[in-house]
Amino acid sequence: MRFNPQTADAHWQKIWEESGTFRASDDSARPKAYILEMFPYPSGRIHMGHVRNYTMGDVLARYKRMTGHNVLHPMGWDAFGMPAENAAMAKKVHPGEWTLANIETMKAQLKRLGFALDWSRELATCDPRYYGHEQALFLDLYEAGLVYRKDSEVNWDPVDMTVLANEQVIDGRGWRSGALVERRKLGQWFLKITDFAEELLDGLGTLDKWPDKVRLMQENWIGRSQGLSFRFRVDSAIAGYDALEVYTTRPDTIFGASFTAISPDHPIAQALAPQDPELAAFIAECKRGGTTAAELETAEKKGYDTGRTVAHPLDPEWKLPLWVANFVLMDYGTGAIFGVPGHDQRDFEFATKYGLPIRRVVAASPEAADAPVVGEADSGGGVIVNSQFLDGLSVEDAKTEVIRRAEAGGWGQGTTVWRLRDWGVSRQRYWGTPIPIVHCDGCGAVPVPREQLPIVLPDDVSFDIPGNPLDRHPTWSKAECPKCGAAARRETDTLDTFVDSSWYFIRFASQPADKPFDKAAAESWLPVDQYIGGVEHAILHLLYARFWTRALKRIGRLDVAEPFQGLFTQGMVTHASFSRVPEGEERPVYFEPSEVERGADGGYTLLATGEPVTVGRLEKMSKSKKNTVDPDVIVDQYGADAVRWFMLSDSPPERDLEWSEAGIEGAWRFVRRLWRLATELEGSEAGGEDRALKRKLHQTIAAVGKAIEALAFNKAVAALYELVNAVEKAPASADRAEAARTMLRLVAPMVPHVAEEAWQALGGEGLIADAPWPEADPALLVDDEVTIAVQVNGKLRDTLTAPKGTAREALEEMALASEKVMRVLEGKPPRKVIVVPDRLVNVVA
RNA sequence: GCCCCGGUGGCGGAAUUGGUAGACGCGCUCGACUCAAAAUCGAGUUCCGCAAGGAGUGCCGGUUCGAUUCCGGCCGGGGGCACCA
Repeated sequence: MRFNPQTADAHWQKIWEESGTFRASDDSARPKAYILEMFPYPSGRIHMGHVRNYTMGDVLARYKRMTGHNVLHPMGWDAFGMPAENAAMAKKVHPGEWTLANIETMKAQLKRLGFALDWSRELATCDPRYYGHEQALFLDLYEAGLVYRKDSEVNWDPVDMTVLANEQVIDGRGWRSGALVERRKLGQWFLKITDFAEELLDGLGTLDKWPDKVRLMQENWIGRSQGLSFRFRVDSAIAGYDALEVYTTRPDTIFGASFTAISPDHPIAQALAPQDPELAAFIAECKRGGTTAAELETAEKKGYDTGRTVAHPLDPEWKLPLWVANFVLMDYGTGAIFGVPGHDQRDFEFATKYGLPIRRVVAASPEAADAPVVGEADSGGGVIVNSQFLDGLSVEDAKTEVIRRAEAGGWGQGTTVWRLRDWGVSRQRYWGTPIPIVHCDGCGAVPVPREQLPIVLPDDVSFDIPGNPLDRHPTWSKAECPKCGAAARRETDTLDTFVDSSWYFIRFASQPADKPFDKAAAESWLPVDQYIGGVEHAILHLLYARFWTRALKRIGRLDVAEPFQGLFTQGMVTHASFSRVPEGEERPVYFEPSEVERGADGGYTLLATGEPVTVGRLEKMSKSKKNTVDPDVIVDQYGADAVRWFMLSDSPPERDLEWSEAGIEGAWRFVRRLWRLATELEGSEAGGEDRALKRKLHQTIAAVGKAIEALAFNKAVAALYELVNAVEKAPASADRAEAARTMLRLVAPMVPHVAEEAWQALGGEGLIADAPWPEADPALLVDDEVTIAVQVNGKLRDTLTAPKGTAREALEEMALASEKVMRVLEGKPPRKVIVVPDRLVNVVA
């Protein structure tokens, strides 16, 4: 009988579902294991990347169940977001309808893959039963002072009448409308993530089950820098400012200063502008400049000399000019700098352009103190020179000394500055969580009373004209001020969807109807033991979720500091793509694999025209590149197990996996082999021992368990292949029958359908999903005979077999007796013999 | 520019408290079965060489009895950040 996934898959999926096999229990004596994969955005259909991601989590979840854990492995939908509104505009369908239809499709697709998910906890963020609680949490944070409103610059598309994310601005134009994007100041809501900068940074130190790469990326993003904040006295006060506060990480170069510069947005610049039309013009010019990385890269350093001067804090007679410069950022440090052209490249370019002095204050040695700085700034280390009392000190010592003097003299203090900015969460869009705030002319921004939650999105909206439908809805935004009762206006901005994904893992753990979560229940599951998802979320989602969790901890709602104890970032699924750049155009056109054919020379040509096409080998599957493979089609053809096995084979999970026909064929071959091996065994009741096979079995049990716990699925797969090969080759025996049965339990987390089917065929008790993970017998993990490598001068010359634990002297004797060794030695006595017991003998001639 | 990660057969990759490099899979070659094909099974497959043997983990050097593994210097690949003072 052949294994037929078309019937077997559905059969076992139904049984698992009906018996509630994968339901998590809230009260269980077994140790908990919370396994979570990043929930998908319901974009339409599942893609191979999802399949790979969820298969990995599934193997771990099933393995944890078998090793006696109470497993929580839930699934839900990150259901708010722009694609739904784009679909609404393009297809005239309500975003909610579109989203729910997609969820239905994708849920069916996931079910076909046989994932061990607890569907009873399914949630969608676009459900008021979810986002209503999110509004309550937002208000909690608001009351705790962790939410504030501020005017902030945004990219405004004047045609679509919407705010655009930086990624949606292409060459200064809106990606959809093509209109020139304006910079506009709008009142925006912010979450005070900067309040948590230090603990978010320090907390990374506790995340030893996270990839170093991700911790490093977050560390850089948070960006702590230590330096000195100090004041230059202004010669005559400007708009009440009698001092200019600057920040530097190089206080050691304080004697190398040749100018000071402030950002065009600095209050002093703003105060001077009205009396100085030239300055006003310069500031306006700076504002026009683009903000893209490429533009900044090539942007010229430009400045305007205000004509004012400031006094050096260490020498009041030393006057420095005060410039306004385009490269000084208002939102980092104090928005003002002092320029040290000798040792900072930007300052060097600026000084060169405007003829300002370039002074050396750091040199490789005191003798090099007078060497001019030419060509570019000298960023090297060394000793301080030309700096009075700092001369001869190292850079580090000089930093400490200047900070000490500044603090003692009261003109500055050692400061920590962060790169991290507060999180702007306002989005001028419909399909998101409404921000529960009412704006009243008299009372300002007033939080919505709890009893009015959830603030539900109106259904009767249209997307015929651009802009936010909430804004122009006839009644929705009308509200009564909760404070004074006057007519007021509801906030029509919605929350960034990253807020939705910042706490869904808590809601999975506990979902009461009347509150976001129950503290004790949530704490019983959290933190997530293993979180798995794409590395593209290394910073934003993972940082926001960490922040949100810590914010809840601070306000006493949840006693969990870090939401994700273990993190794994899996690689993409890639596939060859076929493209051709048409004559006279720049952008390539992509073709379906069915539109091309392989020529005799190995190159590919277009079937229709015979024109050659370019093969892109390792590209992420995407619709625009026409290199996607629909999981449904593959499952139809090969069944869920073959797809799952392929997703786990070969490539290490953190690296990209190339989809190939040969790969899925190979996986399918393995599934059939397993089935054949198990069912052929039926009735072959030979007795007798097979020590070698038994040992192999136990070594495999240990190896597979270790590999799965390390998420090294490719290694688990390799170990299983070895076992299957060994069982196949072994003659019939009681040990062989036992090995085959045990083998099924070892493959069960990966290929659960064929495992259940074969388990049943072999008369296994109950479901294999409920079977315990086999235990490896430590006595069988070690071989009692070992192969010893025999080297001469570190070069392998021979091998010999010896009982484990053979004495050094005996091994040495055996090695020296080797014919091959004797031939190489040519009768000369060895100078030295190194023996590593049970491993090797190295004869040094 | 700054920071980080990995360079191993035709391909994906295994092996690191330094100890037989190439497990396992894919592909390929030969063979068996078959009228034939598919499927399946067996043998082989780092390179050079008929062989003996030699070379070999990006390149150059070092430490060591012994280096894919440790150290120094290069060369290419990928990723993150970026006018952050």
